[in-house]
Amino acid sequence: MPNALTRRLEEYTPLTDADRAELATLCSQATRTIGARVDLISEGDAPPYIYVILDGWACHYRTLDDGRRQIVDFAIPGDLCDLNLFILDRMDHSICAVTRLKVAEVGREMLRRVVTNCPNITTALWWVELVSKSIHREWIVNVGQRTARERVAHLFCEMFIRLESVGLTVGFSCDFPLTQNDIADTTGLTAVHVNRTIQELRRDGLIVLERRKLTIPDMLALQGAGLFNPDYLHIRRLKRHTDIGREEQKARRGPTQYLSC
Amino acid sequence: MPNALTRRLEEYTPLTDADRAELATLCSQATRTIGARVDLISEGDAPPYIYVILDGWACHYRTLDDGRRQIVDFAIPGDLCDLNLFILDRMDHSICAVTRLKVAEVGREMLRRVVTNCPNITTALWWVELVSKSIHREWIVNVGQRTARERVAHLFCEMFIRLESVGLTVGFSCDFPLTQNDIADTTGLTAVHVNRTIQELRRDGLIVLERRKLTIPDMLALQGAGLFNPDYLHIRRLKRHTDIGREEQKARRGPTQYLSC
DNA sequence: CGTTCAGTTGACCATGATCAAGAGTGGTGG
DNA sequence: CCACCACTCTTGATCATGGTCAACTGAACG
Repeated sequence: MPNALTRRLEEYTPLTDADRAELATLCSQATRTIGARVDLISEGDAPPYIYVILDGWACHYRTLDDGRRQIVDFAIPGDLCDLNLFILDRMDHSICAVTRLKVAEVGREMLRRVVTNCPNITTALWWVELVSKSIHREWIVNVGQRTARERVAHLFCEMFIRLESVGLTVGFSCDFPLTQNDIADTTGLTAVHVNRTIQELRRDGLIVLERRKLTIPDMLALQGAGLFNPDYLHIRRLKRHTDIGREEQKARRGPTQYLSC
Repeated sequence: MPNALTRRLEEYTPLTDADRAELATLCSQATRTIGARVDLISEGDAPPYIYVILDGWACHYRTLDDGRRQIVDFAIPGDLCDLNLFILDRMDHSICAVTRLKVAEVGREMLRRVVTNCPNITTALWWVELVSKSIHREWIVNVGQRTARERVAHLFCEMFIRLESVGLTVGFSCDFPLTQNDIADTTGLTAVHVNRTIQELRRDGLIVLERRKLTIPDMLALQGAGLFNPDYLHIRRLKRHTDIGREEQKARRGPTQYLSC
């Protein structure tokens, strides 16, 4: 079974055996374990390594001076944080372990070697970077336009599909280690309101969430509730339920209407 | 006087005369003019070119099926939209001219030539890409955590400083072509509320905004009102007022406090 | 077992949304 | 050059989504 990074990159480009070997070394060279709720990198630090998430969840966040915290992305196995290494001087945000975390540390030289020798991998890294930017855009839409119910439903959809794309779901279920407080800081809501929203989604049979385990009995219905369209994730081979989902979704509510700007 | 792209990239890396010449060709090869409020590229299109903004403002936006629109970034002279060209198959958002727009179209081959021949430029392009991602993160914070007043003040700060960094400000003033509707779609507020918020900022002497012209009499005060910290823009040589601004700002409110996560 | 943290519930409140109508302003064509 | 039309801005009245505050429950872990 390939590691998560390989799996992730192959989502985009076919890799050669040499590429796969390179990635395997990359991920096994210098691994490290970080305790839950510990910062991996803090805002203002000079980024020392690129971290590849091997196991567990991390979150990227920024805080305002008065303590308000906004989570701006999650990193799950196969994700990188961050390619800033070569370019930007200081981290403009922090990265924190959500769960106990296993990461591979990739240094400057090693990354440079890969970039020089493996064009497939380089392209795939670009792809990961652009997809993560697209996810940022979607999150702006999420907090800017969607209602509380839509935001929370959307988050569940996104994380489920991202986990699925690296093989971390079982049927309709996956691990979901976020507290309601985390979800609040992600969606720009308060924990109290997140609690009420989740109960509503539960009541409507859209999700089952207990003991950090998420089950989505009807993916299509949840996508509808979250106005979720997986296109922005740029995943090549979407699993059946999501593909069919889009078509049915459109059929259900008639032709898509877009503003002409 | 150098074109905006050169000016922008030199913000990050020193360029050679050869680099500058290359950029000059790049921007003069195939230019095009687009009318105000016309889409440059629409969601779902295969990106045909990279556009370099030479004059005017554009906006990146996504719409929900029910018509809600969220602007996710602005592009001003010197900005690129988008490096997706080589990597992603389809546009996941649209780009629309805010004003009458002058752009340079850069095709696949030409970009490839530059990337192969001019390492300085390539690095600078990476930098632009990562900065724009950092701006996305800040926008998530903006709509997720800030109040209406803070959001609007923050937007004015950001755009002013971005314009300043490409030489498009005169003293404390700059062009500001956004309608209150645009600002609403940017900040996740309604146009009515944006109107009231702007009036409040005007009353407090923080901005002068009339006939699409913005003046910021006291940058420091406006930054305070928007909880604005320019670090995320990764601009090397910030103008005096903002540099001093940060120090004074900290002095004014005591030592910065960050959550430990 | 006790302590801590996540989740839950209720009462009340406020920021910002909605709806509606009117005043400027600018662009276009006759 | 003027008249009209469309769009942007403005204002007022009312409403609702989601925030705040506070107290309590339950599970996990040492």
